[in-house]
Amino acid sequence: MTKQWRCRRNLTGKHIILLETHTMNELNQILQQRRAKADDLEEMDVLLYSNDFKPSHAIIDILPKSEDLSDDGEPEVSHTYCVAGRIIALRKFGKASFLHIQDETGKIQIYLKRDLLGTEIYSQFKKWDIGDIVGFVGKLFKTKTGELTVLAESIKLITKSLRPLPEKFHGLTDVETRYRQRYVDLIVNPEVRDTFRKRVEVIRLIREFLANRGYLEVETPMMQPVPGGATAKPFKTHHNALSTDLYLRIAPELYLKRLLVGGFEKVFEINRNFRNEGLSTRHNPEFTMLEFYQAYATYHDLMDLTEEMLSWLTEEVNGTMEITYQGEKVDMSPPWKRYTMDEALIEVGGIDPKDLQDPQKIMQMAKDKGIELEGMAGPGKAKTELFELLVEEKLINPTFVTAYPTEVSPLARRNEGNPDITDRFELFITGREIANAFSELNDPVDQRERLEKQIAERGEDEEVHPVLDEDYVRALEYGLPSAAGEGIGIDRLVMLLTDSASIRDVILFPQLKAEKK
RNA sequence: GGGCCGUUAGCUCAACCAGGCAGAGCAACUGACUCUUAAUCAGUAGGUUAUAGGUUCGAUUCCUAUACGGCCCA
Repeated sequence: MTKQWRCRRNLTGKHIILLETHTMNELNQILQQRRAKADDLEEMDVLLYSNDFKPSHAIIDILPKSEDLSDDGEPEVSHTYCVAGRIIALRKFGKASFLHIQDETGKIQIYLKRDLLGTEIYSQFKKWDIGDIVGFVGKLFKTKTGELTVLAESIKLITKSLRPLPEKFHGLTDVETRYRQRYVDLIVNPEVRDTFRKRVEVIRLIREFLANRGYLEVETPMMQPVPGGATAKPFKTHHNALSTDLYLRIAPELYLKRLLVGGFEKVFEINRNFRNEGLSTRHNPEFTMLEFYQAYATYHDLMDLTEEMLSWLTEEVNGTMEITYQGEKVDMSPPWKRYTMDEALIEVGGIDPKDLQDPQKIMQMAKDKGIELEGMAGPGKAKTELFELLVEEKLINPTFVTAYPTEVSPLARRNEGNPDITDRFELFITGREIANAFSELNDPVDQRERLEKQIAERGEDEEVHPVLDEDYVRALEYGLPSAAGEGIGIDRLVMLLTDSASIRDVILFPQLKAEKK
């Protein structure tokens, strides 16, 4: 015991030397005061970081006991509770104090009286600060204002905090600090905790929904020798032992379809994709994607499935299908509007149906709208650009758009009645693309040609030269069953369901530039 | 990548337009206070005004560059 004590004193001594030598100028007055209080507590034989306090109840489980209590201010003597949490508010009087502690489930008030605890313990308590993690044993009572409160019979310091928490009234609003020090954000902003709980719930419910329909959750490589399944710049890395370059995946698509070749008929994966591109309120370099594939299904089947899944999910998570996103009302209840791209251009974009029949007119309209079309771009590309410009942002309620031009859909199956369009849909909500799906191309000859064309079209200036995924074509040669597949960006879906303006509000630790010194 | 805006005490913000001692609330410290809850009362301390230059007798303020962040656009 004595030995251990001496050891701790030495550690403390060491800390003070460090503090005095090279961190002194970084440490402001507040940090020094906190350190001094910690030292005072050690002088009183109080462990700063104890490890033997076991809460008997989560705070949320105590709160309902309020109903059983009388209003006479007398404690309920039949039960003793052990609660632990972080001090988030502290009101000290001379010989008594109120404080609020917060655990993962809620917050509760604690009342301390010197008469009850004794002078020695109460003087230890006086060295506590907002931010400390502490435990109490005591009975429940109601204050004269009717608030359920723990009357502390014994107290325990669990973790001493050496840094001050942000101000209680305004909280922490500086977005940079909120993202860089998410732990502080989570401590002081309850709505942030709610957002991330909701995110967890969304992912859990999607798993449940798909598993209930016989989908198998799989994991495919994040590190791929040939990055495919999308057009995006990949991150490059190197495997030393294999002496080969690898790429962080931009999409799992080609591996999931290999699994359909292998005989799994319904598969899905929820995992990270990585794209080496710019950052914005809608783009984080790593983001979470749901992709699912189903043999013998068409894109029509997936429209039905998507409508059912997302409307159900909205109801489960928000308790209603009528939600608000950034001040705009969105009705998620089915059935959802379904347009072909041409119909959307006519009905929403206000384009003359006759003009859509004429490829020259389409190209001209695009140019008139200021759309720059690069060398090989044809009417399909022009039409898609017109759609993005004139229609997309107007699709507030969930809307499926089908019949995408083949020119912009290299992995989708051609429509049997019209080779210029594909059996594909995208889902738009609040003007944003939420899902992208199609009946899969499974003709290996056609696939090879389209991939080769795609590679040829991509410039020499690309940092990563696109390579044809020969193994994927080989897999198709064994035979991919007719199938449909879909991708849903989880981050953007969570943004919608939590009314978050930025993708950084739904990613716990978003990518930021290095912190300035 | 481009345009606009921002960066002041631990936190939330003033002062800047029109250059002249950098302030407040909360948090902190000292004291009082045994049912408070944005506790109260009295007092105290806390700043390389993001960084580096420039203009000026004098710069938080005006100018330039840089860093980081936000919004919009690509």
